[in-house]
Amino acid sequence: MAEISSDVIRGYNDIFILYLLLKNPSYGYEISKQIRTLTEEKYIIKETTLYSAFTRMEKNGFIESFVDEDLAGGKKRTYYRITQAGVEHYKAKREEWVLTKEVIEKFIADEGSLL
Amino acid sequence: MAEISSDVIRGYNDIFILYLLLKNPSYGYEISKQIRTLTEEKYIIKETTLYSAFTRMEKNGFIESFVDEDLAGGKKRTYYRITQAGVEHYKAKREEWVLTKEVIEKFIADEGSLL
DNA sequence: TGTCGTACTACGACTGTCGGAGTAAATATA
DNA sequence: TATATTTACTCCGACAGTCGTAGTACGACA
Repeated sequence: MAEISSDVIRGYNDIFILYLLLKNPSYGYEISKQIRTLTEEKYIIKETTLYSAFTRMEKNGFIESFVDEDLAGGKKRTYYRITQAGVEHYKAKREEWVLTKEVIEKFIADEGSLL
Repeated sequence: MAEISSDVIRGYNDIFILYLLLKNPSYGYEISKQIRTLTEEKYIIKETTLYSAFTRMEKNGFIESFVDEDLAGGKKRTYYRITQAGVEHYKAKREEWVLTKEVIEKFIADEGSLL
């Protein structure tokens, strides 16, 4: 069965994360689970990819973090919320997607021409 | 206006090239022009990207090269043709595209939810 | 004479992703 | 009670596709 390669998905992890943050602030583990369930296990983001995307996007001003220090056992959890710049970035990426899809589909042959 | 970033297109250059080679053997400069015109200038592949894709795909057995030595001025031109493995690779990538598109579109919000 | 188009090659840098390892507490299972 | 799994991360180095820059060389056109 076809699998989604990281080259293909590269550049979309950002919009996956931003899309989920549009609804609620959230944190790594939850985002990861949401991506998995929303795609029906078709795409499972790697932990390292996810957390490095957080760092990168925070540096770029697309998201902001805040820490919940009051978890059971004195544990912490780092939440992220989307910024206005993040919303704009998401919108731009969404437009880019429309264009990209158009371009790619010009190179998708139908079954007949493959025989 | 939206531009297509290399991260987004990454992983598709192979299928652009293979798609064109499905019809005829061809060479770098021509492939480049065909991509440009077919996408109405929306995507212009960089020379270095194109030629390194050739090398990579030949190494992977997806394409084969042959040289035309009889050009005017004693010049040469390297042509590429797709192999059976290349056709299979193309088919697999095409299936992957269907899946990828499905996945990505789950993260594309409609305008309303962005206000 | 000089620029543009054709047709490449070489080299090094960049960046997102990934594999592997490590940490540590809470909860579920045996 | 002992062990495995889940939760929630961090750090490090490697990989690979893309890209910027530069260089080569011939022909056609102005």
